[in-house]
Amino acid sequence: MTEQAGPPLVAVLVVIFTVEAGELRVLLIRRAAEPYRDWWALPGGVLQAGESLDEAASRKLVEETGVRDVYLEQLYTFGDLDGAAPRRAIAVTYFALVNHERVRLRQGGDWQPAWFDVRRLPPLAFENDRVVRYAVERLQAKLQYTNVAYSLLPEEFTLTELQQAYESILGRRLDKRNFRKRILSTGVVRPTGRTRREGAHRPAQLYAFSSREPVAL
Amino acid sequence: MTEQAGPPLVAVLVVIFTVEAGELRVLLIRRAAEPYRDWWALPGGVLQAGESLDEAASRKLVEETGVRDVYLEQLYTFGDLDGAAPRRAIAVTYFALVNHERVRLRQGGDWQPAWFDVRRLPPLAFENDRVVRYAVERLQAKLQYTNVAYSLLPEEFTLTELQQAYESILGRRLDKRNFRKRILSTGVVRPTGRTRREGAHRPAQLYAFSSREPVAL
DNA sequence: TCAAAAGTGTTGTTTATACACCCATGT
DNA sequence: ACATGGGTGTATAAACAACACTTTTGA
Repeated sequence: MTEQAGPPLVAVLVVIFTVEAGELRVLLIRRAAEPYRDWWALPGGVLQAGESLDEAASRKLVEETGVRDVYLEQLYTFGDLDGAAPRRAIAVTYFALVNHERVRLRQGGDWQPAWFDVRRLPPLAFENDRVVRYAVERLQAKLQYTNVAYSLLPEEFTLTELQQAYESILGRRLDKRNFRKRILSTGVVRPTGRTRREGAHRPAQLYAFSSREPVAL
Repeated sequence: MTEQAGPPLVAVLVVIFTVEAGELRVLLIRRAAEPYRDWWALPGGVLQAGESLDEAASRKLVEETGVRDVYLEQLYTFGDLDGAAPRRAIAVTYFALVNHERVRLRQGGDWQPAWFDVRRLPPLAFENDRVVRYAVERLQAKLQYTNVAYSLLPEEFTLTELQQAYESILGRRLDKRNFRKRILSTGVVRPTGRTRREGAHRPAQLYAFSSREPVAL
């Protein structure tokens, strides 16, 4: 609790989002060490020598999920998340968007990662809930004027799947006709020509993102 | 030039903007120490013990300009601005908006602060030009959907002055009628009832910002 | 009376919203 | 034949962009 001398540590935290079963989910790990032992927290760690901030965030992402080349963006730098920490730390936070089908959660070790619905988070260590809330706001905003959703979906998908991803993130239902009109008019997706049959109904057209790099509209 | 061990330093840099004579200007200081001795750079310094990031940014702002209680927002954290630095540093950057009439630039000392047109910057130390460019983009975006301009103008001002501030920041001319319609419809400013006579033409109505706190529209 | 900046409306275009039915398929 | 999700169009309102003249004043 007492303030300690020495330069502050630089920690990197990553809010890893995915969409599954109509929920926007975030990856948390269970802390094995004090303080906040056994509490849930965002994956992260201390910046290592010779490593850029982006590299540190990318490394944490790969360690926890095995995925790389996904959307990853710096979120904010918090200087005051360390209420109960033994030493002053600066937290440079990032958020990432991953397709849950590509994720292989790290097994074993002291920490057990798991997905949580962002609307039903457990109590989090180090005020990490502030970071998650801010990340959700930023993601909701970015969804409106960028193609970031490419990082949540597989190569091919139906427009209904895309709409469900948007609805999960925004936390509200969207009108099907307006959604399709808007998405198609921006040209962020293109039809692949293939279709998918599943169940007793008309097959769905499949689409792909025109670009799998971040693009602002 | 060689990488040195030890935890990275945390530096705080502040991009201080003002609008004057139709130009968007940024405050730079001339470095007195190596590396980049005699080059221009953004005001900043190392985070001090017991100081939050926001406090450090606010302190730098007061040191250089004497102003407080202005718009100040965290911009981005750069981990790679230290090409020629003797020791690894993380730069947490902020931007601030000040009314130049309230500024009293710090005199004497080793560094001499001065205002520069953001479109005609001298070569800057530590790739600080990247920080300025990013700050300009962010400011241009914020101008569209917030009232941040309150921090650039005096208590009372004419709509023409407000429009000129917008034009200086955006780098393009705006239509007078559309500008006034838009600004007045948002309710961010209110007429004070007073007018200002200056020169051989019709006096201008004076306005004030409804709120001098940041507000999103 | 002239020069200078203040002030003011209309029209067309684009963008966003609300809303309901037919289509193709599997069982 | 029926249940299921896929797919489509139109009408209204709101936001934005283009554009020119009159007003009030000081000299």
